[in-house]
Amino acid sequence: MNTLSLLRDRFGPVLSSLADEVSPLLEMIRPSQDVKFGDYQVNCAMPLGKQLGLPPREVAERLIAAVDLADVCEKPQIAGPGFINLRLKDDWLSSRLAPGLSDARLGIETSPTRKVVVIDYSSPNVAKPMHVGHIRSTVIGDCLARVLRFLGHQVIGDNHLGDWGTQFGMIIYGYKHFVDADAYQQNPVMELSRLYQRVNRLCEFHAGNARFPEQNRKLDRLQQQVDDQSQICLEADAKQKKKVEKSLRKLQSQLTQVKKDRDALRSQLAQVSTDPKLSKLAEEHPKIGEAVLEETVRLHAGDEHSLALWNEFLPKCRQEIQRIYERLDIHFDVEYGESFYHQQLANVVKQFLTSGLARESEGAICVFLEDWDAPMIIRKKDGAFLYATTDLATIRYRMETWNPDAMLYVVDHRQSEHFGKLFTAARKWIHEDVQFCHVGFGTVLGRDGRPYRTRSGDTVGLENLLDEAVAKAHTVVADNDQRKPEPEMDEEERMQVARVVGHGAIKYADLSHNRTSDYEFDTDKMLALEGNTATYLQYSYARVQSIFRRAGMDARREAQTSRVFELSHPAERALALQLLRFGETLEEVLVDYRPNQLTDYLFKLAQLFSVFFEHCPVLKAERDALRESRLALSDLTSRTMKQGLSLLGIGVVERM
RNA sequence: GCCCCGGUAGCUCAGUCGGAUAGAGCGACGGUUUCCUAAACCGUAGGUCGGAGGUUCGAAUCCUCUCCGGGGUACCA
Repeated sequence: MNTLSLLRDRFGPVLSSLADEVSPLLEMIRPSQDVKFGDYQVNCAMPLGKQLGLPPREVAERLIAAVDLADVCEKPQIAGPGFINLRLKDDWLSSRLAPGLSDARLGIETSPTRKVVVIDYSSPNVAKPMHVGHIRSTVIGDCLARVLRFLGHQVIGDNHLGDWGTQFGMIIYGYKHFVDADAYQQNPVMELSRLYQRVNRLCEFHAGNARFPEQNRKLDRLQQQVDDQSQICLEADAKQKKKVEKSLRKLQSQLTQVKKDRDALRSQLAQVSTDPKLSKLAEEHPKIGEAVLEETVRLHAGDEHSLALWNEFLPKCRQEIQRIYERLDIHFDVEYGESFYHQQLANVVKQFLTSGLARESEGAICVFLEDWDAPMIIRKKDGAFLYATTDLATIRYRMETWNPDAMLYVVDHRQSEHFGKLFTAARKWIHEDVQFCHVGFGTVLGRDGRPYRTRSGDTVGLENLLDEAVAKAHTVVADNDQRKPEPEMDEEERMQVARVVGHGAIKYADLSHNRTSDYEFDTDKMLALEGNTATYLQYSYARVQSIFRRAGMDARREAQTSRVFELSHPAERALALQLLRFGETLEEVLVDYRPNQLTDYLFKLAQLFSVFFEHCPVLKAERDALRESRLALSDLTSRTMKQGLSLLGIGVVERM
């Protein structure tokens, strides 16, 4: 049991004799924010005092008198209005830490309640190369899967691939009209990707062209409104003026926005129209948008030729994506894409209709739900199904196959409305006791605060980014090694280190932000390889390994049989306490599915280790017992670091 | 129009269902290396937590109003 739970257990009976609702009070026992307030603090005397009509400090006195903590803590201190500060006894800390030394799991127990959890993550569109936008879902989902598994839960990681949508209509259309047979022969995936991009571009060009006049009209209309309001503003009296000014401001901001949109559209259109080759193609394929949809419909209807092409393309596309997963050490238990469910969709709609959950409206089959104005559409008026339909079928399949306790969807937070509707509709439909959770996350932004793109407006390929990270890491690794009196690594090892460091940097940058906020993707900062980065953590690991290289493996084995830690130096004690909190932290990660709890923990651990490393010589400790204790702390630190990083999906190296 | 999310140090971000003097990294400035990896460590400067009210022992956190930014909003995913 972790320390926090243990403390809560001790306070539980005492509190239940004083109040009816103990669990919110127990929540108020937490790690102290500042060492001067002890290791843990109990904050419930204040609200309890209010409840009982007693001075909080008196309540605190009573709590201390009643609770049995003699074996765990020094004498509790009451501070301020009624805070109870707890400081763990050194020998208790030591006795809690020791079992981790001889345990591969570092003494972390598995959860008493074993849950079955489906995690839906990554889920890219297989027709396009993966880009930076895919990284968050992939990395966050992978981390959650690892943490859940480590704590003993059964996880089904499902990559819900987009392998059946319009994108395949585009590829098929592209293949029929634009394929370069030689290029396809040589590198099919690259050629398919080119085809996708070309068709997509032409579709967007025609759609944009159709929209352009309306954009201009909208702009004129707004301009007119602004002019009118300005006029009114001039004539208005003081009272009216404020109101008019406000609406004028609003109109003006709308105007700039629309202007920006229009200009963006114009330059996008110009890219095609000024390119003789592309503009000729655009001319030759005026109805490409509709044609692509027709290709998609043909595929979905089971047209033999379309299916044959799809069957030819799909493995190639998946192989391409697989390469990136291998590189990032990402693995799934199943990869049932959208295509896996397509035969079940008609039945899903039928069930919704017969059960009265859905009805026809404006030609579409809709599920109307109380909390939303717009319905969830499960079949379009042209008869096609939507991702809502697939998602419903997926939920049913997962319930029937694994009967999970929870289903997590690691998906962009912009889709929160979709999931709100989906979960509500699914609950009405399947009546099963399952927890649905949309684990949303923010957008990856560029340095300009806009979604991360290249200068020409394209999304940035993930693979290039990884290459860049590894290349930069390699430079740093080589420079550093070169600077040593005697360089240690050959080229192969440098390359290996660069891969671990480079990939780690990218994953860590993502995981260390609170997942709900947008974050700025800055390769320079991420690859600065200092400060709060994966590199700093990997470095602290390598430093410990260096101690053991010098001390010899026997020293490590010996240290792992230690029973007593000496924690007289503040740096030793702080490190010991942090080591003991690993288990708490992992539980904490799962409360709101927030990997940054774990990165924060590891960063703090690395910082505390650095301080320890500075102030507490290990190999040259003045006494044998102290040396052994410090070796034991070092061993725990390195294995906690390695385990923690591994739960983030990040590797370590023995030296760097 | 309606709904959701955000605004914290020069920059990028943490901040636990309200808790003590609001933290970290980067950047700036100053210091530390005959000593286990200086990819490190120590110190200094830097804040009306967007604004105004309210709730209470106590608010960055909860409520109301408001300003600014982003996103979503009937047949794309």
